[in-house]
Amino acid sequence: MSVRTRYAPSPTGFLHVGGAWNAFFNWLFSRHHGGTFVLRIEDTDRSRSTVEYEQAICEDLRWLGIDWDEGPDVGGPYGPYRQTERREIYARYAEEFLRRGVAYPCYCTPEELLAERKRAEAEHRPPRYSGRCRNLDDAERAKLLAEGRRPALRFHVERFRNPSFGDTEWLQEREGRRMVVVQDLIRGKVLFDLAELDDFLIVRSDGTPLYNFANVVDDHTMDITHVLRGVEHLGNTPRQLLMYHALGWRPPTFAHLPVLLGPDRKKLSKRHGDTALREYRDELFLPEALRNFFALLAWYPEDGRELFRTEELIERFDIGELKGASPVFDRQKLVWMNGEYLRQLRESDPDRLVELATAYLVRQGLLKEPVAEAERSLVRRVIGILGDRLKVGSDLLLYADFFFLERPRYDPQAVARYLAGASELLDEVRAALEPLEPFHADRIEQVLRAFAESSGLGIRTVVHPIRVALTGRTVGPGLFELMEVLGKERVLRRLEEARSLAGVA
RNA sequence: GGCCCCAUCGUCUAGAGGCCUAGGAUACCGCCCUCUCAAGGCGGAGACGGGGAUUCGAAUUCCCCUGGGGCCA
Repeated sequence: MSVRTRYAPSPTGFLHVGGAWNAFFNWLFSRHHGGTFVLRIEDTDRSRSTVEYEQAICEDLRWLGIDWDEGPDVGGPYGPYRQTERREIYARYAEEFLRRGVAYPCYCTPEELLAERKRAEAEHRPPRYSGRCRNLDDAERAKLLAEGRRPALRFHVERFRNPSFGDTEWLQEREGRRMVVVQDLIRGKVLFDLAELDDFLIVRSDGTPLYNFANVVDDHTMDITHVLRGVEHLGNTPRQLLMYHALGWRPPTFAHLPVLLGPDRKKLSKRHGDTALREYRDELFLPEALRNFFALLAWYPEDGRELFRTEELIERFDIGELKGASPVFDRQKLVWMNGEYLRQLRESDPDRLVELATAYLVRQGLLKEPVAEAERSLVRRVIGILGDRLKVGSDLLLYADFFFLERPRYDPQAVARYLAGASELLDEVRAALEPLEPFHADRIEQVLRAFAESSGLGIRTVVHPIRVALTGRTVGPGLFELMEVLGKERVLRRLEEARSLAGVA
């Protein structure tokens, strides 16, 4: 049987890194096995789901390089792929559950159930459904219906307590207790005490399906063979397993992935700042870098090596090698890795890098649409002299904003430290540079070194004030290269204008 | 509170009884290179949560505790 995996996001927000990581492993797994990857939209929460978010999630997944063989937009033989469009399917299966006696109508109102739960809590009992509606006869049902009660549907867990269910792979006797056995690819056997499970709701009285039920029906009807999902769903699995077996369905193989943690070791969420995948895209992170980084979270393909092309990841990926421990998302390491990929990109596809950098600068307001060809070529040259300094978008701001500004943003500390009392020096440098033609880096260097020597100042003493005067900062690309790219006219003007700053101190 | 998962440097991890005076990467700190920063080179600091048990021998197996996380309420 060929492998079928799925990623089933709720379109209630942008795709976040945790979700993307999860989707990526599903995708990797299916690609490794030459299987099918399905995208299913779990939009039953109508109040929070929007089509805009659905589209955004699709867009972000595609950007990451994750493609799906079946899904709401591309279709497929198991559609529809949106839960809201699967109403009739759930209704049909609800009926089947009922007909086969594995579920029963429950007439209890939410108020009654809440009261019951409160009582249990007060008496320090675990809150569990009493089973009141389990064995109602037709007359009693008719009466409750006549009272105007609309029944919900409950799954009949109780029946599994019947000793006539012998030991099976999924239901075993341990120390006198009946245990539901979840066989997990990552965690091995995980046992849940059947006594802890009560008859849970599968359909609300208004007819809407609950998560566990919809999930099982979807995965079954879509022939999903492997469910790779967050470990937070592990507790749901025994209930789902019971549903599969009650109907005589073959359950999928489960693998419960660790959760992605923030620096505070709490589940990564909006609270942690940048968690939407698109924020990474907007900061000049490359999808290939993200993929590589994701793969190395909770998995390790080969000792020593850390940089892998996606094809290599697909080839090597083995779900059984996944660690069960939850990793912390370390942005610093991602930045490093992205730097490695940007460096490669500079060699392999400089045009793409220029495009990305230009778009970034536009977003930051340093360039305006439409971007002229001259500006684009300036970006190209800037990227050239930035070299390995470029690891994330913000490096463009830190090291190169002055190329795109009429006047540099002067860092007060840099000014105080290097420009104070330097107006004479700036004048002399300007005079020395004035006649220089052409204005090339190697010639500039010659002139400045000669000046430094003849004035007895030394190159360091000369370079720093000039750098601050031209860029506003103490850090940045090589000074001579930067001056060439900035151009003679702007260099001379900024040296002149910086005199005012030099005088003040 | 109940149930479940997890546990090696700050972080990602290697390690599946002797190869471990615990390896790599990243981050950090020095030095070198150098016009600054970055990159690069060299070096440094930095971990098996605790306690039992098994064994000639445990990071590696088992148990308990602790800690972290998640889910349910």
